[in-house]
Amino acid sequence: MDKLVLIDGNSIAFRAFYALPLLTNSSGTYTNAAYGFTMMLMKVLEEEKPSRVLVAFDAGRTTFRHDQYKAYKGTRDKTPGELSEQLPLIKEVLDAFGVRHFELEQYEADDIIGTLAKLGDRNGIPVTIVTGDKDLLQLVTDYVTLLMTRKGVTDAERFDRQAIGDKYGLRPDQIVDLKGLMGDSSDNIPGIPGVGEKTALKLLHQFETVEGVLDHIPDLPGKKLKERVEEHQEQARLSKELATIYCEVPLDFSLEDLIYEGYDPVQVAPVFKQLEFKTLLERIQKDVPQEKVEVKTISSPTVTGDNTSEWESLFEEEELSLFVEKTAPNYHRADVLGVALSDGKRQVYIPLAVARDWRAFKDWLADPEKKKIAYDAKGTSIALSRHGLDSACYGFDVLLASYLINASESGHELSDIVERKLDGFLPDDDSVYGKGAKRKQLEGEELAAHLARKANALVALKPVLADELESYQLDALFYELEMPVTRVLAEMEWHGVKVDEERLRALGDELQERLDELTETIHDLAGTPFNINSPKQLGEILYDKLGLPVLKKTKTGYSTSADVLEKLAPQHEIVEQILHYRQVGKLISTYVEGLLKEMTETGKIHTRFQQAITATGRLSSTDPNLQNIPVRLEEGRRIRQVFVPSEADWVIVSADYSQIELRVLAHLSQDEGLMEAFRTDMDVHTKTAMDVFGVKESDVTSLMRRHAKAVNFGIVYGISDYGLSQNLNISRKEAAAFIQRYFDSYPGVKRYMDEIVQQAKKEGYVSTMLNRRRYLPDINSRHFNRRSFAERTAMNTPIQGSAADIIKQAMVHMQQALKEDGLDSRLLLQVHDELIFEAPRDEVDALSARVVDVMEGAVELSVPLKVDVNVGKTWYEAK
DNA sequence: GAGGTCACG
DNA sequence: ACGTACGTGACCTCT
Repeated sequence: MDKLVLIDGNSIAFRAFYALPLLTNSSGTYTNAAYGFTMMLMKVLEEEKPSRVLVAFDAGRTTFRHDQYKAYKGTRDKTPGELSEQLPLIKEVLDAFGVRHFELEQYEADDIIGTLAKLGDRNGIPVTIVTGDKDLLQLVTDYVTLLMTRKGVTDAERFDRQAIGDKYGLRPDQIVDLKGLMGDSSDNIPGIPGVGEKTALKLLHQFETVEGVLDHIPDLPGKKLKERVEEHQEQARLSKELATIYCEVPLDFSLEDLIYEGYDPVQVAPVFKQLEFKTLLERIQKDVPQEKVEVKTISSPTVTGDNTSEWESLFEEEELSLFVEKTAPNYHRADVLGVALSDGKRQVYIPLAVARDWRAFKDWLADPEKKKIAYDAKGTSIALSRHGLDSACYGFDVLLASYLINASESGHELSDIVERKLDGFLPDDDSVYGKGAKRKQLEGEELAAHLARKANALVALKPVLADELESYQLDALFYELEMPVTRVLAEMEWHGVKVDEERLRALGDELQERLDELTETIHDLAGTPFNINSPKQLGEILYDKLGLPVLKKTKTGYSTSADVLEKLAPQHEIVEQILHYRQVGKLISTYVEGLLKEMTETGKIHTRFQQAITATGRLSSTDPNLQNIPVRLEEGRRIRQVFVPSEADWVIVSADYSQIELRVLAHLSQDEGLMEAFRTDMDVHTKTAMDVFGVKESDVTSLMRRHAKAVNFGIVYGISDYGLSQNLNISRKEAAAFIQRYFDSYPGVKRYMDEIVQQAKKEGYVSTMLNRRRYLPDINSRHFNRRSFAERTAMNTPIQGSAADIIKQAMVHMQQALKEDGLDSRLLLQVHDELIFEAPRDEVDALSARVVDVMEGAVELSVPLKVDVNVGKTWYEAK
C-alpha cells in the first residue's frame, strides 16, 4: 500500500539531543542526536512501512515569517554547536538509507511537510508526519496522521482527527486559532496576553476561530478579557498567521522522487561503523548478505573408506588456521561443537567425532612444526585436550594480536576484529545461534558454514594483523612474550589448583554461624528485621530510623560504603556490626560458596587467566577470580588455608616482587633519590617519609610512614590532591602540601610525570618498557574530567604496564628454567607481582634459588629487582 | 542490566 | 570551579 512518511528533521534531532547523554565516538565527535535520530528513523521505517519518505530540515535562521514579524522565534537560544555539528551526520545516515531529505531557504521544515502533506491528502495517499512539534497537528486530515514524540526518543503518540478532538475538543484546522489566542513562547508568538490554553479552548469551543472571537468581543465573559482581546486584535491575527503552516512551498521534486524501497545494509553499515553505533550495527548485520564461502564438510562419522583422504593434502600446507567452536565461553567446562580448518582457499568443517578418529588430522594437530593460526590459542588447546586431542605450535593468536594493537578497543570477538581490520562482516555468534533463551544448537550445513567462515576469517586476518604489529613495533612483544605466555598459562590452567574441600566447608560453617549471630544482633539493634544486604533498606535504617548523619550520597540514595560507615562507627554500635557482617558475608558468598561452585570432581579449581582484557597489560582471572583471594584481614586470609598442593609431601611456594612498581618508577624517571633508596635496599616508605618530612630514619613515626606510603601509592596512580586527601582522610590542602614536598624531594619523578603527560598529548598514546601501547583519546579533551583521567592514566600505565611486562617475562623464563633444570615444580598462579608454585618438598631449595634468579633477572633496570620467597603447606602458610 | 559494594595488586 | 585516586571480578539487590 502506498504510504508517505514525512519526518521533521530538526525537531527529531533536537528531541534526541536532549533525551540522550552527550555521547561521543572515539574520535571525539558528538553522536547522541544522530544516534537518537537513527533509532527513531529505523523504528518508523519498520513500523510504518512507508513507500515514500522525506525528511525536511529548516534552512538558515531567517524565513519569510521574519518579514511579517521580526521577533519570530526571537526568544529561542542558538542551537548548541554540539547539536548543529551532528546535522551533517544525520544527513549522511539518511543518504545511506536512501531516504530523501530536503531544505529550502526562507522556509521551515514545517512548511515543506505541510506542502507535501497536502499533496498526499489530495492524491489520497495516507501520510504520517513524525515530529515533536504540536503546531503540525493543524495538518491532520482523514488521510494525514501525526506521530508526536513523547518521553525519550522512540516513544511516540499517534494523533488523528479523533485524537485531537478527544484531547482539545478542536478540529485540526483550529490549532492555528488556538496558537493565535494563546501564543507560543517557544516561537515567541505573542497571542493575547493573559489568555492561556484553558481560556483559548473555551473561547474556540464557542466561537470556532480567532475571527469568530474578534467578531463577538462584546459577548466575551469578563471585563478584563474583553479589554485584552479588544486591545490585541491585530496581534491575535498576526499570531494566527505566524502559526499557520504555509502549504505552497515551491518544490523541485514530486512524490515519485520520494519512493523508498527499503535500505541496503551494505550501504548503511559503513556509516554506522564510522559513527560507532554498535548496537544498531548488530541489528542490521543479520540482514547483510554474507560473502559466499564455499564449504566442504566431512560429514562421515568414520574415517575408513570415506572422504577424509581427499583432504589430507591440506596438511602439507605451511600454515593453516584452526578454529574450534565451543558450547560456552568457559573452555574448562564447555564441549567442542566442531572444528574447522582453512588455508585461505579451501576450508573444511570436521565434526568432533571425525576429528577424534582421523589420524592425519591428529598428527598435524600435535606436530610441533606445523604452525596454526588460532583465535584464543589457550582456550582452543584446552578445549581440544579435554576431548583427548593434543595440539601444539600455535604460531599466531588473532585474539592476542588484536588486543596488542589496541587493548582499549571495545570488542575482541572474532566478528569485531573482522569488522575492524577487514572491513568485512562475520555474523557474530549471537546472531547465528540466537541469544539467551532463543539460543539453539546448529547442525549440519549451517554449522559447517559458520565455522568454515570463521576459519577463513583467521587466515585473512593474520597478514593484516601481523603487518600492523610490525608497524607499531609490537612484533617482539607479541611473538616473544605474549604468545609464549599463552602457553605457560595454558599449562597452569590445565593443571589447576587443589583445594581442601573439607576444610573449605568447615570454614564455611563456622563463618555462617558467625553471620547468623551478626544478623540477629543487627536486627535487634535496629529494632526490626531487614535485609542487611540491601543498601537501600540499610540506608533507611541508619539514616531515617536511627538518625545518623548523612556524610555521602550516591546517585540513587544514601551511601553505606565502608569508608562512610567507618566514620559513623563511634556514633552507634550497629555500624561496627554491619561492617563485620559485610566482611563475613563477602567471605561466605564469594569465597566459600564461590569456590565450592568452581570445584571439579578431582578437587581442583581451574581459573581462566584472561590475557586480552586489561588496558595496561596485566592478566585478569575469572571463574573464579583467584587474584583476589583475601589476605589483608586475618579472618579472610584463612581462606588461603584451603589452597593446598595437589600431591602428597609437596608444598606451596610463593615468590613476590618487592615494590616492583616503585622500582619501575625509579628506572623510568631516573630520579636520583628514588634510585638511591632501592640501591641501598631501604624501606622505601621510610625513605620517603625521611625525605618528605626532613627527619632522620630514627625519627620517622609510624604515622609519617603511613602518610608517605599513601603518597607513594598516589604517585603510582597519577596523583591528585583530592584523591590523596580522601585516602588519608585529611584536607585537600594538607594533601597538596604533601605532594608538593614529595616533588621537591624527588624532582626526577616530577620531571618524568610532566614529560609523560606531554608525550601522551603529542603522540596520543603512552608505552611500557616492552613497547606495549595504550591510546589515550581523551588526553586533549576540553572536558576537565576526561582530560584529568587521561593524564593520570598516562602517568600510571607505563608503571603498571611495565611491571606486567616484567612478570610475564619472568613466567616465560621460569617455565623454561623448570624444564632445563628437570624440576617437577609447577607454576600455579600469577597475582600481578607474585608467582605461586607447588613443589616437591625436596625441590624447594633449588626452586627458590632459581625463581629468585629468574624473577630478579627478567629485565635489566637501573635499580635492582628484589624477590621474596615463602614456603608453606598451604597458600596461607606461604607468607 | 545497572548500581553499589568489596575482595585483590 | 571542576570532582577521582590506577587496574581488575564477583556478588547482591532492584528495576
